[in-house]
Amino acid sequence: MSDFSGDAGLRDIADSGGYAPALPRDVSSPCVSCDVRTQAVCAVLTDDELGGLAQLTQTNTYEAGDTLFFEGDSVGACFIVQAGALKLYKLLPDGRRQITGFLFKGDFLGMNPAAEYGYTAEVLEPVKACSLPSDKMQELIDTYPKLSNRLLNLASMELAVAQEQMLLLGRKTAQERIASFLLWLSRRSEDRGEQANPVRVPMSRSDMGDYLGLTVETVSRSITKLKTSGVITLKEGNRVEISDLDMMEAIAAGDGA
Amino acid sequence: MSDFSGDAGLRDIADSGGYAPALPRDVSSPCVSCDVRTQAVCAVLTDDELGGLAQLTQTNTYEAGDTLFFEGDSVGACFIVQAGALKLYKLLPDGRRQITGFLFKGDFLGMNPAAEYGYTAEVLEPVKACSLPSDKMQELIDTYPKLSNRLLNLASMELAVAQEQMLLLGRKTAQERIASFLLWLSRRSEDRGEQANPVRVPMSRSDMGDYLGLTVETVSRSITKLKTSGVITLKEGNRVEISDLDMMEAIAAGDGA
DNA sequence: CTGTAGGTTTGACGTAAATCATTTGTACAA
DNA sequence: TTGTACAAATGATTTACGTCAAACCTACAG
Repeated sequence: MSDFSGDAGLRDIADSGGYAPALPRDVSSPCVSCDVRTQAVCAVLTDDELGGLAQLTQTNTYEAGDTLFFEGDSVGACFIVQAGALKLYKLLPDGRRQITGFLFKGDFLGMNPAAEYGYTAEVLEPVKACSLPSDKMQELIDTYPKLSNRLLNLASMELAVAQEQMLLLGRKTAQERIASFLLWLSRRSEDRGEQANPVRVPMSRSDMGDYLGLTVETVSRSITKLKTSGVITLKEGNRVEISDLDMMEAIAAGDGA
Repeated sequence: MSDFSGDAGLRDIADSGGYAPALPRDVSSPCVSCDVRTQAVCAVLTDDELGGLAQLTQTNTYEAGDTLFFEGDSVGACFIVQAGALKLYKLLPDGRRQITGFLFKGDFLGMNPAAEYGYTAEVLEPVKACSLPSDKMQELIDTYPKLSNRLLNLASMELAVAQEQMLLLGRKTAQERIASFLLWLSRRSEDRGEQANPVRVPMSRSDMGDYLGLTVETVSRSITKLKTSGVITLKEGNRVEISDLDMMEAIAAGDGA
Protein backbone atom coordinates (compact mmCIF):
# COMPACT_ATOMS: atom_id res chain seq x y z
CA MET A 1 0.00 0.00 0.00
CA SER A 2 1.05 3.55 -0.69
CA ASP A 3 2.13 5.93 2.02
CA PHE A 4 0.53 8.76 0.09
CA SER A 5 -1.46 10.72 2.64
CA GLY A 6 -4.30 11.46 0.29
CA ASP A 7 -4.99 15.09 0.95
CA ALA A 8 -2.95 16.74 -1.76
CA GLY A 9 -5.16 19.28 -3.46
CA LEU A 10 -7.84 18.67 -0.90
CA ARG A 11 -6.30 20.32 2.08
CA ASP A 12 -8.07 22.69 4.35
CA ILE A 13 -11.01 23.70 2.27
CA ALA A 14 -13.33 25.91 4.27
CA ASP A 15 -17.04 25.35 3.72
CA SER A 16 -17.33 28.63 1.86
CA GLY A 17 -20.44 29.76 0.05
CA GLY A 18 -22.53 26.67 0.54
CA TYR A 19 -20.00 24.26 -0.93
CA ALA A 20 -19.56 21.02 0.94
CA PRO A 21 -15.93 20.34 1.76
CA ALA A 22 -14.48 17.69 -0.51
CA LEU A 23 -13.76 14.66 1.61
CA PRO A 24 -12.67 11.29 0.28
CA ARG A 25 -15.51 8.79 0.54
CA ASP A 26 -13.90 5.69 -0.83
CA VAL A 27 -10.50 4.24 -1.59
CA SER A 28 -9.64 1.45 -4.06
CA SER A 29 -8.32 0.59 -7.59
CA PRO A 30 -5.39 -0.95 -9.41
CA CYS A 31 -4.86 0.89 -12.69
CA VAL A 32 -4.51 -2.06 -15.01
CA SER A 33 -8.18 -2.90 -14.98
CA CYS A 34 -9.31 0.73 -14.80
CA ASP A 35 -12.57 1.61 -16.56
CA VAL A 36 -11.16 4.56 -18.43
CA ARG A 37 -7.71 3.20 -19.03
CA THR A 38 -7.97 3.24 -22.80
CA GLN A 39 -9.34 6.78 -22.97
CA ALA A 40 -7.28 8.45 -20.30
CA VAL A 41 -3.70 9.67 -20.12
CA CYS A 42 -2.69 6.22 -18.96
CA ALA A 43 -3.49 4.75 -22.37
CA VAL A 44 0.15 5.13 -23.37
CA LEU A 45 1.53 3.15 -20.43
CA THR A 46 2.05 -0.62 -20.41
CA ASP A 47 0.63 -2.96 -17.78
CA ASP A 48 3.94 -3.02 -15.94
CA GLU A 49 4.23 0.73 -15.91
CA LEU A 50 0.66 1.01 -14.71
CA GLY A 51 1.40 -1.36 -11.87
CA GLY A 52 3.81 1.17 -10.46
CA LEU A 53 1.39 3.99 -11.05
CA ALA A 54 -1.30 2.47 -8.86
CA GLN A 55 1.00 2.88 -5.87
CA LEU A 56 1.13 6.64 -6.26
CA THR A 57 -2.52 7.06 -7.00
CA GLN A 58 -5.57 7.36 -4.82
CA THR A 59 -9.15 6.95 -5.89
CA ASN A 60 -11.94 8.93 -4.23
CA THR A 61 -15.59 9.64 -4.80
CA TYR A 62 -17.25 13.02 -4.58
CA GLU A 63 -20.88 14.10 -4.33
CA ALA A 64 -22.63 16.74 -6.42
CA GLY A 65 -21.59 20.15 -5.14
CA ASP A 66 -18.26 18.94 -3.80
CA THR A 67 -15.21 20.86 -4.91
CA LEU A 68 -11.96 19.18 -5.91
CA PHE A 69 -10.10 22.46 -5.62
CA PHE A 70 -10.73 26.18 -5.76
CA GLU A 71 -9.38 28.80 -8.13
CA GLY A 72 -6.28 30.18 -6.44
CA ASP A 73 -5.51 27.04 -4.41
CA SER A 74 -1.89 26.06 -4.75
CA VAL A 75 -1.57 23.18 -7.18
CA GLY A 76 -1.19 19.92 -5.31
CA ALA A 77 -2.47 17.12 -7.48
CA CYS A 78 -3.86 16.19 -10.83
CA PHE A 79 -6.92 14.03 -11.40
CA ILE A 80 -8.37 11.54 -13.82
CA VAL A 81 -12.15 11.36 -13.91
CA GLN A 82 -13.33 7.74 -13.89
CA ALA A 83 -17.04 8.46 -13.66
CA GLY A 84 -19.43 11.38 -13.20
CA ALA A 85 -19.24 14.96 -14.39
CA LEU A 86 -17.52 18.15 -13.29
CA LYS A 87 -17.67 21.82 -14.17
CA LEU A 88 -14.69 24.17 -14.12
CA TYR A 89 -15.28 27.85 -13.54
CA LYS A 90 -13.74 31.23 -12.90
CA LEU A 91 -15.39 34.01 -10.91
CA LEU A 92 -15.29 37.79 -11.03
CA PRO A 93 -15.29 39.67 -7.69
CA ASP A 94 -18.98 40.56 -8.03
CA GLY A 95 -20.01 36.97 -8.61
CA ARG A 96 -20.22 36.85 -12.38
CA ARG A 97 -19.19 33.35 -13.36
CA GLN A 98 -17.71 31.79 -16.45
CA ILE A 99 -17.67 28.04 -16.79
CA THR A 100 -14.60 27.20 -18.85
CA GLY A 101 -15.32 23.52 -19.32
CA PHE A 102 -17.25 20.39 -18.42
CA LEU A 103 -15.38 17.18 -17.64
CA PHE A 104 -16.54 13.60 -18.04
CA LYS A 105 -15.34 10.04 -17.78
CA GLY A 106 -11.76 9.74 -19.02
CA ASP A 107 -10.91 13.42 -18.77
CA PHE A 108 -7.72 14.67 -17.22
CA LEU A 109 -7.50 17.61 -14.87
CA GLY A 110 -4.99 19.70 -13.03
CA MET A 111 -1.91 19.57 -15.24
CA ASN A 112 -0.51 22.97 -14.53
CA PRO A 113 2.93 24.54 -14.68
CA ALA A 114 1.57 27.48 -12.66
CA ALA A 115 1.62 27.55 -8.88
CA GLU A 116 -2.13 27.96 -8.52
CA TYR A 117 -5.19 26.41 -10.08
CA GLY A 118 -6.75 28.81 -12.55
CA TYR A 119 -10.31 27.70 -11.90
CA THR A 120 -12.55 25.93 -9.43
CA ALA A 121 -13.48 22.30 -10.12
CA GLU A 122 -16.93 21.44 -8.84
CA VAL A 123 -18.84 18.19 -9.09
CA LEU A 124 -21.96 18.16 -11.23
CA GLU A 125 -22.81 14.47 -10.94
CA PRO A 126 -21.24 12.04 -8.45
CA VAL A 127 -17.60 11.64 -9.43
CA LYS A 128 -15.11 8.87 -9.03
CA ALA A 129 -11.64 10.16 -9.68
CA CYS A 130 -8.08 9.11 -9.01
CA SER A 131 -5.58 11.74 -7.98
CA LEU A 132 -1.84 11.92 -8.23
CA PRO A 133 0.33 14.45 -6.39
CA SER A 134 1.85 16.94 -8.80
CA ASP A 135 5.44 16.12 -7.91
CA LYS A 136 4.83 12.41 -8.47
CA MET A 137 3.23 13.30 -11.78
CA GLN A 138 6.30 15.27 -12.76
CA GLU A 139 8.54 12.33 -11.85
CA LEU A 140 6.34 10.07 -13.91
CA ILE A 141 6.60 12.39 -16.88
CA ASP A 142 10.36 12.46 -16.55
CA THR A 143 10.47 8.67 -16.38
CA TYR A 144 8.11 8.07 -19.30
CA PRO A 145 8.58 10.71 -22.01
CA LYS A 146 5.68 9.27 -23.97
CA LEU A 147 3.46 10.55 -21.16
CA SER A 148 4.60 14.04 -21.91
CA ASN A 149 3.73 13.51 -25.54
CA ARG A 150 0.32 12.24 -24.61
CA LEU A 151 -0.33 15.21 -22.36
CA LEU A 152 0.83 17.57 -25.07
CA ASN A 153 -1.69 16.07 -27.46
CA LEU A 154 -4.46 16.35 -24.90
CA ALA A 155 -3.53 19.95 -24.17
CA SER A 156 -3.50 20.78 -27.89
CA MET A 157 -6.94 19.31 -28.32
CA GLU A 158 -8.21 21.23 -25.33
CA LEU A 159 -6.73 24.35 -26.82
CA ALA A 160 -8.61 23.77 -30.06
CA VAL A 161 -11.84 23.41 -28.07
CA ALA A 162 -11.05 26.61 -26.19
CA GLN A 163 -10.57 28.48 -29.47
CA GLU A 164 -13.86 27.16 -30.78
CA GLN A 165 -15.44 28.38 -27.57
CA MET A 166 -13.94 31.85 -28.08
CA LEU A 167 -15.59 31.98 -31.48
CA LEU A 168 -18.86 30.99 -29.84
CA LEU A 169 -18.60 33.52 -27.01
CA GLY A 170 -17.33 36.35 -29.14
CA ARG A 171 -19.41 36.02 -32.28
CA LYS A 172 -22.35 33.62 -32.10
CA THR A 173 -25.99 34.44 -31.31
CA ALA A 174 -27.82 32.83 -28.38
CA GLN A 175 -29.48 30.23 -30.62
CA GLU A 176 -26.21 29.38 -32.33
CA ARG A 177 -24.55 28.94 -28.95
CA ILE A 178 -27.22 26.57 -27.70
CA ALA A 179 -27.15 24.55 -30.91
CA SER A 180 -23.34 24.35 -30.85
CA PHE A 181 -23.39 23.30 -27.23
CA LEU A 182 -25.96 20.53 -27.66
CA LEU A 183 -24.11 19.15 -30.65
CA TRP A 184 -20.86 19.22 -28.72
CA LEU A 185 -22.47 17.40 -25.79
CA SER A 186 -23.84 14.83 -28.19
CA ARG A 187 -20.48 14.21 -29.84
CA ARG A 188 -18.78 13.90 -26.50
CA SER A 189 -21.36 11.36 -25.35
CA GLU A 190 -20.72 9.36 -28.46
CA ASP A 191 -16.95 9.47 -27.92
CA ARG A 192 -17.50 8.05 -24.47
CA GLY A 193 -19.63 5.27 -25.89
CA GLU A 194 -22.86 6.70 -24.53
CA GLN A 195 -26.04 7.49 -26.38
CA ALA A 196 -25.51 10.37 -28.77
CA ASN A 197 -28.91 11.24 -29.99
CA PRO A 198 -31.32 11.66 -27.35
CA VAL A 199 -28.40 13.21 -25.52
CA ARG A 200 -28.44 13.50 -21.73
CA VAL A 201 -27.89 17.04 -20.48
CA PRO A 202 -26.53 16.72 -16.97
CA MET A 203 -26.16 20.42 -16.22
CA SER A 204 -28.73 23.05 -15.22
CA ARG A 205 -29.86 25.88 -17.48
CA SER A 206 -27.90 28.16 -15.20
CA ASP A 207 -24.69 26.21 -15.81
CA MET A 208 -25.36 26.22 -19.53
CA GLY A 209 -25.76 29.98 -19.35
CA ASP A 210 -22.52 30.42 -17.46
CA TYR A 211 -20.74 28.29 -20.04
CA LEU A 212 -22.26 30.05 -23.04
CA GLY A 213 -22.11 33.62 -21.79
CA LEU A 214 -25.88 33.91 -21.48
CA THR A 215 -28.47 34.27 -18.72
CA VAL A 216 -30.74 31.41 -17.62
CA GLU A 217 -33.72 33.13 -19.22
CA THR A 218 -32.02 33.46 -22.58
CA VAL A 219 -30.94 29.82 -22.46
CA SER A 220 -34.51 28.79 -21.70
CA ARG A 221 -35.98 30.97 -24.44
CA SER A 222 -33.44 29.78 -27.03
CA ILE A 223 -34.18 26.15 -26.23
CA THR A 224 -37.91 26.83 -26.50
CA LYS A 225 -37.33 28.41 -29.87
CA LEU A 226 -35.35 25.42 -31.14
CA LYS A 227 -38.10 23.17 -29.80
CA THR A 228 -40.87 25.23 -31.41
CA SER A 229 -39.13 25.21 -34.76
CA GLY A 230 -38.90 21.43 -34.59
CA VAL A 231 -35.12 21.16 -34.56
CA ILE A 232 -35.00 19.53 -31.13
CA THR A 233 -37.42 17.65 -28.87
CA LEU A 234 -37.22 17.61 -25.08
CA LYS A 235 -37.40 14.11 -23.61
CA GLU A 236 -37.71 12.57 -20.17
CA GLY A 237 -34.71 12.67 -17.86
CA ASN A 238 -33.07 15.86 -19.04
CA ARG A 239 -32.51 14.40 -22.46
CA VAL A 240 -32.67 16.30 -25.71
CA GLU A 241 -33.38 14.72 -29.06
CA ILE A 242 -31.83 16.37 -32.08
CA SER A 243 -34.66 15.90 -34.55
CA ASP A 244 -33.20 17.76 -37.50
CA LEU A 245 -29.45 17.23 -37.40
CA ASP A 246 -28.70 19.10 -40.62
CA MET A 247 -30.63 22.14 -39.49
CA MET A 248 -29.01 21.94 -36.08
CA GLU A 249 -25.55 21.87 -37.60
CA ALA A 250 -26.38 24.73 -39.91
CA ILE A 251 -27.56 26.83 -36.98
CA ALA A 252 -24.51 25.91 -34.90
CA ALA A 253 -22.18 26.86 -37.74
CA GLY A 254 -23.85 30.26 -38.01
CA ASP A 255 -25.47 29.34 -41.27
CA GLY A 256 -28.97 28.79 -39.95
CA ALA A 257 -31.94 29.97 -41.99
CA MET B 1 22.93 23.81 -46.61
CA SER B 2 19.69 21.97 -46.09
CA ASP B 3 17.90 20.19 -48.86
CA PHE B 4 14.60 21.17 -47.31
CA SER B 5 12.51 22.48 -50.16
CA GLY B 6 11.04 25.29 -48.14
CA ASP B 7 7.40 25.22 -49.09
CA ALA B 8 5.93 23.12 -46.31
CA GLY B 9 2.91 24.92 -44.94
CA LEU B 10 3.19 27.50 -47.66
CA ARG B 11 2.08 25.43 -50.59
CA ASP B 12 -0.33 26.59 -53.19
CA ILE B 13 -2.11 29.39 -51.45
CA ALA B 14 -4.48 31.06 -53.86
CA ASP B 15 -4.75 34.83 -53.60
CA SER B 16 -8.20 34.55 -52.08
CA GLY B 17 -10.12 37.48 -50.69
CA GLY B 18 -7.48 40.12 -51.02
CA TYR B 19 -4.80 38.25 -49.12
CA ALA B 20 -1.35 38.36 -50.63
CA PRO B 21 0.10 34.90 -51.10
CA ALA B 22 2.74 34.12 -48.53
CA LEU B 23 6.02 33.89 -50.37
CA PRO B 24 9.41 33.50 -48.73
CA ARG B 25 11.39 36.71 -49.05
CA ASP B 26 14.59 35.78 -47.32
CA VAL B 27 16.57 32.78 -46.22
CA SER B 28 19.28 32.61 -43.52
CA SER B 29 20.03 31.72 -39.86
CA PRO B 30 21.98 29.44 -37.56
CA CYS B 31 19.93 28.82 -34.41
CA VAL B 32 22.66 29.21 -31.83
CA SER B 33 22.82 32.97 -32.12
CA CYS B 34 19.09 33.38 -32.67
CA ASP B 35 17.48 36.52 -31.27
CA VAL B 36 14.67 34.72 -29.51
CA ARG B 37 16.58 31.65 -28.50
CA THR B 38 16.15 32.17 -24.79
CA GLN B 39 12.42 32.84 -25.00
CA ALA B 40 11.40 30.31 -27.59
CA VAL B 41 10.89 26.58 -27.55
CA CYS B 42 14.56 26.15 -28.36
CA ALA B 43 15.54 27.46 -24.94
CA VAL B 44 15.74 23.89 -23.66
CA LEU B 45 18.19 22.70 -26.31
CA THR B 46 21.98 22.89 -26.01
CA ASP B 47 24.25 24.55 -28.56
CA ASP B 48 25.08 21.17 -30.09
CA GLU B 49 21.45 20.19 -30.39
CA LEU B 50 20.64 23.53 -31.92
CA GLY B 51 23.35 23.06 -34.50
CA GLY B 52 21.43 20.12 -35.87
CA LEU B 53 18.17 22.00 -35.70
CA ALA B 54 19.36 24.76 -38.01
CA GLN B 55 19.63 22.23 -40.82
CA LEU B 56 15.94 21.44 -40.67
CA THR B 57 14.81 24.97 -40.30
CA GLN B 58 14.14 27.74 -42.76
CA THR B 59 13.79 31.41 -41.96
CA ASN B 60 11.50 33.63 -44.00
CA THR B 61 10.08 37.11 -43.80
CA TYR B 62 6.51 38.10 -44.40
CA GLU B 63 4.81 41.43 -45.04
CA ALA B 64 1.71 42.80 -43.32
CA GLY B 65 -1.33 41.05 -44.74
CA ASP B 66 0.58 37.91 -45.71
CA THR B 67 -0.86 34.65 -44.48
CA LEU B 68 1.30 31.86 -43.06
CA PHE B 69 -1.55 29.40 -43.44
CA PHE B 70 -5.33 29.32 -43.61
CA GLU B 71 -7.85 27.67 -41.33
CA GLY B 72 -8.49 24.25 -42.85
CA ASP B 73 -5.10 23.95 -44.57
CA SER B 74 -3.52 20.63 -43.85
CA VAL B 75 -0.85 21.02 -41.20
CA GLY B 76 2.58 21.12 -42.80
CA ALA B 77 4.89 23.05 -40.55
CA CYS B 78 5.27 24.85 -37.28
CA PHE B 79 6.78 28.27 -36.81
CA ILE B 80 8.74 30.33 -34.35
CA VAL B 81 8.24 34.07 -34.56
CA GLN B 82 11.56 35.91 -34.43
CA ALA B 83 10.20 39.39 -35.03
CA GLY B 84 6.97 41.14 -35.89
CA ALA B 85 3.38 40.38 -34.97
CA LEU B 86 0.64 38.03 -36.14
CA LYS B 87 -3.05 37.54 -35.55
CA LEU B 88 -4.80 34.18 -35.50
CA TYR B 89 -8.46 34.02 -36.41
CA LYS B 90 -11.44 31.83 -37.15
CA LEU B 91 -14.29 32.77 -39.48
CA LEU B 92 -18.00 31.97 -39.63
CA PRO B 93 -19.55 31.37 -43.06
CA ASP B 94 -21.11 34.85 -43.13
CA GLY B 95 -17.82 36.55 -42.37
CA ARG B 96 -18.08 37.06 -38.63
CA ARG B 97 -14.55 36.80 -37.33
CA GLN B 98 -13.02 35.86 -34.00
CA ILE B 99 -9.37 36.56 -33.39
CA THR B 100 -8.16 33.86 -31.02
CA GLY B 101 -4.74 35.28 -30.36
CA PHE B 102 -1.95 37.69 -31.17
CA LEU B 103 1.60 36.41 -31.55
CA PHE B 104 4.86 38.25 -30.99
CA LYS B 105 8.60 37.73 -30.90
CA GLY B 106 9.44 34.37 -29.34
CA ASP B 107 6.00 32.81 -29.79
CA PHE B 108 5.51 29.35 -31.14
CA LEU B 109 2.86 28.43 -33.67
CA GLY B 110 1.42 25.43 -35.44
CA MET B 111 1.93 22.60 -32.96
CA ASN B 112 -1.10 20.54 -33.78
CA PRO B 113 -2.01 16.90 -33.46
CA ALA B 114 -4.97 17.53 -35.80
CA ALA B 115 -4.69 17.20 -39.56
CA GLU B 116 -5.74 20.77 -40.26
CA TYR B 117 -4.92 24.18 -38.87
CA GLY B 118 -7.78 25.41 -36.71
CA TYR B 119 -7.27 29.06 -37.60
CA THR B 120 -5.73 31.41 -40.12
CA ALA B 121 -2.41 33.04 -39.24
CA GLU B 122 -2.06 36.51 -40.75
CA VAL B 123 0.74 39.00 -40.43
CA LEU B 124 0.02 42.22 -38.57
CA GLU B 125 3.51 43.72 -38.66
CA PRO B 126 6.39 42.46 -40.82
CA VAL B 127 7.35 39.06 -39.52
CA LYS B 128 10.57 37.11 -39.50
CA ALA B 129 9.87 33.49 -38.64
CA CYS B 130 11.59 30.17 -38.92
CA SER B 131 9.58 27.16 -39.92
CA LEU B 132 10.04 23.47 -39.38
CA PRO B 133 8.11 20.74 -41.20
CA SER B 134 5.75 18.95 -38.84
CA ASP B 135 7.28 15.53 -39.36
CA LYS B 136 10.75 16.88 -38.58
CA MET B 137 9.30 18.51 -35.50
CA GLN B 138 7.84 15.20 -34.41
CA GLU B 139 11.21 13.51 -34.89
CA LEU B 140 12.84 16.23 -32.89
CA ILE B 141 10.36 15.76 -30.07
CA ASP B 142 11.01 12.03 -30.09
CA THR B 143 14.75 12.63 -29.96
CA TYR B 144 14.65 15.26 -27.23
CA PRO B 145 11.93 14.49 -24.68
CA LYS B 146 12.65 17.74 -22.87
CA LEU B 147 11.23 19.47 -25.94
CA SER B 148 7.93 17.75 -25.35
CA ASN B 149 7.99 18.98 -21.79
CA ARG B 150 8.69 22.49 -22.92
CA LEU B 151 5.86 22.40 -25.43
CA LEU B 152 3.52 21.02 -22.79
CA ASN B 153 4.32 23.93 -20.52
CA LEU B 154 3.78 26.41 -23.34
CA ALA B 155 0.48 24.77 -24.23
CA SER B 156 -0.66 24.84 -20.60
CA MET B 157 0.12 28.53 -20.37
CA GLU B 158 -1.73 29.18 -23.59
CA LEU B 159 -4.67 27.26 -22.21
CA ALA B 160 -4.73 29.45 -19.11
CA VAL B 161 -4.78 32.53 -21.34
CA ALA B 162 -7.60 31.01 -23.36
CA GLN B 163 -9.63 30.45 -20.21
CA GLU B 164 -9.05 33.99 -19.10
CA GLN B 165 -10.27 35.09 -22.52
CA MET B 166 -13.42 33.00 -22.13
CA LEU B 167 -14.14 34.85 -18.89
CA LEU B 168 -13.62 38.11 -20.74
CA LEU B 169 -15.80 37.17 -23.71
CA GLY B 170 -18.54 35.55 -21.68
CA ARG B 171 -18.88 37.88 -18.74
CA LYS B 172 -17.04 41.18 -19.00
CA THR B 173 -18.43 44.53 -20.17
CA ALA B 174 -16.94 46.42 -23.11
CA GLN B 175 -14.88 48.69 -20.85
CA GLU B 176 -13.61 45.79 -18.79
CA ARG B 177 -12.57 43.99 -21.98
CA ILE B 178 -10.61 46.96 -23.28
CA ALA B 179 -8.91 47.51 -19.93
CA SER B 180 -8.02 43.81 -19.65
CA PHE B 181 -6.67 43.81 -23.17
CA LEU B 182 -4.48 46.86 -22.77
CA LEU B 183 -3.05 45.52 -19.52
CA TRP B 184 -2.35 42.19 -21.17
CA LEU B 185 -0.60 43.92 -24.08
CA SER B 186 1.45 45.90 -21.64
CA ARG B 187 2.50 42.84 -19.65
CA ARG B 188 3.42 40.99 -22.79
CA SER B 189 5.55 43.91 -23.98
CA GLU B 190 7.35 43.88 -20.68
CA ASP B 191 7.98 40.14 -20.91
CA ARG B 192 9.58 40.70 -24.28
CA GLY B 193 11.80 43.40 -22.84
CA GLU B 194 9.93 46.20 -24.59
CA GLN B 195 8.42 49.29 -23.07
CA ALA B 196 5.44 48.41 -20.86
CA ASN B 197 3.89 51.67 -20.02
CA PRO B 198 3.28 53.76 -22.87
CA VAL B 199 2.46 50.46 -24.57
CA ARG B 200 2.51 50.19 -28.34
CA VAL B 201 -0.77 48.90 -29.80
CA PRO B 202 0.12 47.37 -33.16
CA MET B 203 -3.39 46.25 -34.14
CA SER B 204 -6.32 48.20 -35.55
CA ARG B 205 -9.53 48.92 -33.62
CA SER B 206 -11.19 46.43 -35.88
CA ASP B 207 -8.77 43.68 -34.84
CA MET B 208 -9.22 44.61 -31.21
CA GLY B 209 -12.96 44.30 -31.69
CA ASP B 210 -12.65 40.91 -33.32
CA TYR B 211 -10.47 39.76 -30.46
CA LEU B 212 -12.72 41.13 -27.73
CA GLY B 213 -16.08 40.21 -29.23
CA LEU B 214 -17.01 43.84 -29.88
CA THR B 215 -17.57 46.12 -32.88
CA VAL B 216 -15.09 48.78 -33.95
CA GLU B 217 -17.45 51.47 -32.77
CA THR B 218 -17.78 50.01 -29.30
CA VAL B 219 -14.00 49.62 -29.05
CA SER B 220 -13.56 53.25 -30.03
CA ARG B 221 -16.20 54.49 -27.60
CA SER B 222 -14.82 52.42 -24.73
CA ILE B 223 -11.33 53.76 -25.32
CA THR B 224 -12.68 57.29 -25.45
CA LYS B 225 -14.42 56.70 -22.15
CA LEU B 226 -11.25 55.41 -20.49
CA LYS B 227 -9.42 58.41 -21.90
CA THR B 228 -12.09 60.86 -20.71
CA SER B 229 -12.07 59.41 -17.21
CA GLY B 230 -8.30 59.88 -17.08
CA VAL B 231 -7.34 56.23 -16.75
CA ILE B 232 -5.41 56.17 -20.01
CA THR B 233 -3.81 58.71 -22.34
CA LEU B 234 -3.39 58.27 -26.09
CA LYS B 235 0.13 58.99 -27.32
CA GLU B 236 1.89 59.34 -30.64
CA GLY B 237 2.52 56.21 -32.69
CA ASN B 238 -0.42 54.09 -31.58
CA ARG B 239 0.81 54.06 -28.04
CA VAL B 240 -1.35 54.09 -24.95
CA GLU B 241 -0.24 55.33 -21.59
CA ILE B 242 -1.84 53.72 -18.57
CA SER B 243 -2.13 56.76 -16.33
CA ASP B 244 -3.95 55.19 -13.41
CA LEU B 245 -2.74 51.62 -13.14
CA ASP B 246 -4.73 50.78 -10.02
CA MET B 247 -7.95 52.00 -11.54
CA MET B 248 -7.15 50.22 -14.77
CA GLU B 249 -6.60 46.94 -12.95
CA ALA B 250 -9.76 47.38 -10.94
CA ILE B 251 -11.76 47.92 -14.10
CA ALA B 252 -10.13 44.96 -15.85
CA ALA B 253 -10.88 42.72 -12.89
CA GLY B 254 -14.54 43.72 -13.01
CA ASP B 255 -14.23 45.73 -9.84
CA GLY B 256 -14.18 49.17 -11.38
CA ALA B 257 -16.21 51.86 -9.68
C1' DC C 1 0.52 71.18 -51.71
C1' DT C 2 -3.69 68.37 -53.03
C1' DG C 3 -6.31 64.40 -53.62
C1' DT C 4 -7.47 59.96 -52.15
C1' DA C 5 -8.02 56.00 -49.18
C1' DG C 6 -8.05 53.83 -44.91
C1' DG C 7 -8.68 53.95 -40.21
C1' DT C 8 -10.93 56.34 -36.24
C1' DT C 9 -14.31 58.91 -33.89
C1' DT C 10 -18.85 60.56 -33.00
C1' DG C 11 -23.91 60.71 -33.49
C1' DA C 12 -28.71 58.88 -34.05
C1' DC C 13 -31.28 54.91 -33.80
C1' DG C 14 -32.47 49.78 -33.45
C1' DT C 15 -32.29 45.38 -31.21
C1' DA C 16 -30.75 41.07 -28.99
C1' DA C 17 -30.17 39.86 -24.81
C1' DA C 18 -30.31 41.33 -19.81
C1' DT C 19 -33.12 42.35 -15.95
C1' DC C 20 -37.08 42.09 -13.16
C1' DA C 21 -41.29 39.70 -12.03
C1' DT C 22 -44.46 35.95 -12.03
C1' DT C 23 -46.05 31.44 -13.10
C1' DT C 24 -45.40 26.64 -13.91
C1' DG C 25 -43.12 22.30 -13.39
C1' DT C 26 -40.70 18.80 -10.67
C1' DA C 27 -38.47 16.26 -7.00
C1' DC C 28 -38.62 14.91 -2.59
C1' DA C 29 -39.80 14.88 2.59
C1' DA C 30 -43.19 14.57 5.97
C1' DT D 1 -51.47 13.22 -0.38
C1' DT D 2 -49.70 17.90 0.76
C1' DG D 3 -46.05 21.08 1.52
C1' DT D 4 -41.57 22.85 0.43
C1' DA D 5 -37.93 24.25 -2.35
C1' DC D 6 -35.76 24.91 -6.28
C1' DA D 7 -35.45 24.63 -11.52
C1' DA D 8 -37.58 26.06 -15.73
C1' DA D 9 -40.51 28.76 -18.56
C1' DT D 10 -42.82 32.92 -19.87
C1' DG D 11 -44.02 37.84 -19.87
C1' DA D 12 -42.90 42.93 -19.46
C1' DT D 13 -39.46 46.23 -19.62
C1' DT D 14 -34.73 48.12 -19.85
C1' DT D 15 -30.18 48.56 -21.60
C1' DA D 16 -25.61 47.80 -23.40
C1' DC D 17 -24.06 47.17 -27.45
C1' DG D 18 -24.84 46.78 -32.50
C1' DT D 19 -26.05 49.05 -36.83
C1' DC D 20 -26.19 52.74 -39.98
C1' DA D 21 -24.38 57.08 -41.33
C1' DA D 22 -21.54 60.94 -41.41
C1' DA D 23 -17.48 63.56 -40.16
C1' DC D 24 -12.70 63.59 -39.11
C1' DC D 25 -7.91 62.39 -39.08
C1' DT D 26 -3.56 60.58 -40.88
C1' DA D 27 -0.63 58.80 -44.34
C1' DC D 28 0.95 58.63 -48.51
C1' DA D 29 1.04 59.19 -53.94
C1' DG D 30 1.29 62.27 -57.40
